[in-house]
Amino acid sequence: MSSMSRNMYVENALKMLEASSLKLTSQRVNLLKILFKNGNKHFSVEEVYNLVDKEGIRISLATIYNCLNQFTAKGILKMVRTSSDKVYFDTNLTDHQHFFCKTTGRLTDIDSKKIKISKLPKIPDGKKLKSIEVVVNISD
Amino acid sequence: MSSMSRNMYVENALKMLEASSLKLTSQRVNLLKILFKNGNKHFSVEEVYNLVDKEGIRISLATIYNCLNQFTAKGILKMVRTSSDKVYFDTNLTDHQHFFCKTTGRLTDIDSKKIKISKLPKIPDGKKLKSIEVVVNISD
DNA sequence: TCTTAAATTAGAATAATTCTAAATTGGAAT
DNA sequence: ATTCCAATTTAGAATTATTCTAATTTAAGA
Repeated sequence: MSSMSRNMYVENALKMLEASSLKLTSQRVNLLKILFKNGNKHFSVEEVYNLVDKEGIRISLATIYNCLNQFTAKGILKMVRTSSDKVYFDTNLTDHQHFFCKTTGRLTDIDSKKIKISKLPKIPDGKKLKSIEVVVNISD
Repeated sequence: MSSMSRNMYVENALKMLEASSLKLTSQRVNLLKILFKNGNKHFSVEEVYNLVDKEGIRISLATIYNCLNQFTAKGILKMVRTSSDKVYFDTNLTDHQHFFCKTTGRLTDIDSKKIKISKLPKIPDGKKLKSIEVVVNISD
């Protein structure tokens, strides 16, 4: 038994990176290890930058932006917008929605089984449905 | 009969301004007249700034930001966030949701009768529900 | 090992928004 | 009507989040 335990979240994310057309750079691999280490989490770019720094790794802010955007484009991350002015990145790739606490600025997952939209309007002519985003705003 | 027809949207907005603790400045009155002239509409700050200019009225960008934010705080306007990086202001104060077209960047109302959330998760302990925002993302 | 397109980087640039501090003004009190 | 003052407006600076630029480095295929 190795001293390094396997982490399925990280392994799966790395597998998706390999399957993508993106090169396997140290920056990308390190980012995915940090982001997926503890499973489903939400991060602002600033938080990612600080976490990377805390690990003693140096990745430029431009690269962090580039990578997070590329990961999102490749489906390795999800982007979440709330009434906050910051964008959040979400490692939970399953279908789900969010609580957003206006007091703390914290984002929490809502499992898709816990919320149901039973009626949807007709999509306007010539348009197609891309996604439905629900944010349940809460406060203290 | 006066040459100036009455506009209920504008009149109602002005009534709300009067009922608020905000002073009745020419900037605020002119803004409400322009915003509510055609009923339910969505505006980015930039669009408001240009509309004001087109009317031959001079209001600084700082004041436009101030007023739109104050109107929102007083419930005279709603603020809408989408996957766009811009904030939109909405003159439709009734309970409703939005289509957001990723291709055109245009926001469209969804009447609350046309969408229904039949199941909601339990609000986390100690928190209270503020609002539920649904954005139905579409594209061409 | 060579090659080269892709990636990374520092720092500049941009975009949206807020702040600052000085001048102006609405409206209450006289 | 006049005075007064906190609220408002303003220009421009500052801030914040993000993207761009152009030079350097690197992954990975030939």
